[in-house]
Amino acid sequence: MPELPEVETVRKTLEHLIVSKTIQSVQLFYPKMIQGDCMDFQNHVTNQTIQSIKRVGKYLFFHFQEGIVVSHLRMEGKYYVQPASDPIQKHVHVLFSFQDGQSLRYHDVRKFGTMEWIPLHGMKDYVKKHRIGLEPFDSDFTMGYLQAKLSRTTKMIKPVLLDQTIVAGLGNIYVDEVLFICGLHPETRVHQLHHSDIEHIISASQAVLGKAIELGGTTIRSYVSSLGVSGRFQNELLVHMRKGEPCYSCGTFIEKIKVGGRGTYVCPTCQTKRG
DNA sequence: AAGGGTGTTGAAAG
DNA sequence: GCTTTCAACACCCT
Repeated sequence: MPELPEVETVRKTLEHLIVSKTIQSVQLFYPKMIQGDCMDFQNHVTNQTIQSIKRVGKYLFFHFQEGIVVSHLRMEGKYYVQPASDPIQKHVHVLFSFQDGQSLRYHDVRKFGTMEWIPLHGMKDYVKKHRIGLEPFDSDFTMGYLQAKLSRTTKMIKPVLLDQTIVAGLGNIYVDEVLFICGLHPETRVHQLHHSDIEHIISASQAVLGKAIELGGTTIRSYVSSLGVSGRFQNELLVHMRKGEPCYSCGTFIEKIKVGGRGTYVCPTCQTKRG
């Protein structure tokens, strides 16, 4: 599920469901996903009460009295809130049992997700250590910022926009959407971009992510969730997942190509390379 | 029915 | 440094 709008949807949903709950116990069924010492993680989290849930890019931060749990969903991580007495489903790797009889379960088929306990005021250091860049909504995400990041590289625009150290929050779906809106071919080299292209990328990123958050994100692989995190943005997709269908703008069939190793949807007529 | 693809990230290789 | 490739893992599709 996990680009910025999906993670934000999870954050908002969990905020309503579990803030102010106290963790009675933690069970780890796949210890490898915990960064650092597992026993330390369990000891730190046990008896802590959730104060708030924040998000930076695609990372979730669960704030407790004495520290923070950072969670990344990677490809397929999901959270469920349900009675602690429910049977433990396949692919549940972490189970937090609350004092009130409910539980928070982390479910991840591919086991790529991670969790880590960090100190109470460690969010800034964490962002710095992982070199997480600015989100499109950040007031510092400006023409100057992006131009500076792009000026010293000749990479293709798609891999650049996927680079979380440059733009935090865009992933494979939304980058395809942004580049379609901007009429830019994903293989365009960034040094070929005009000033107006960069401005367009900024506004399109904000528009696409904003709309996706409004609609609760995009659900491509269908799944049922007790969190209700299945979104509705998949109905708004302009190019992504539309291989062989006519472009909404010109009618040309949408193609699927590979860019930087990632499956990429593109309208060969509307999205042109510069130079 | 085996092999390629999958919404991510970071480590390794060049 | 920088850019590109690949591995971590399970499942689905062709």
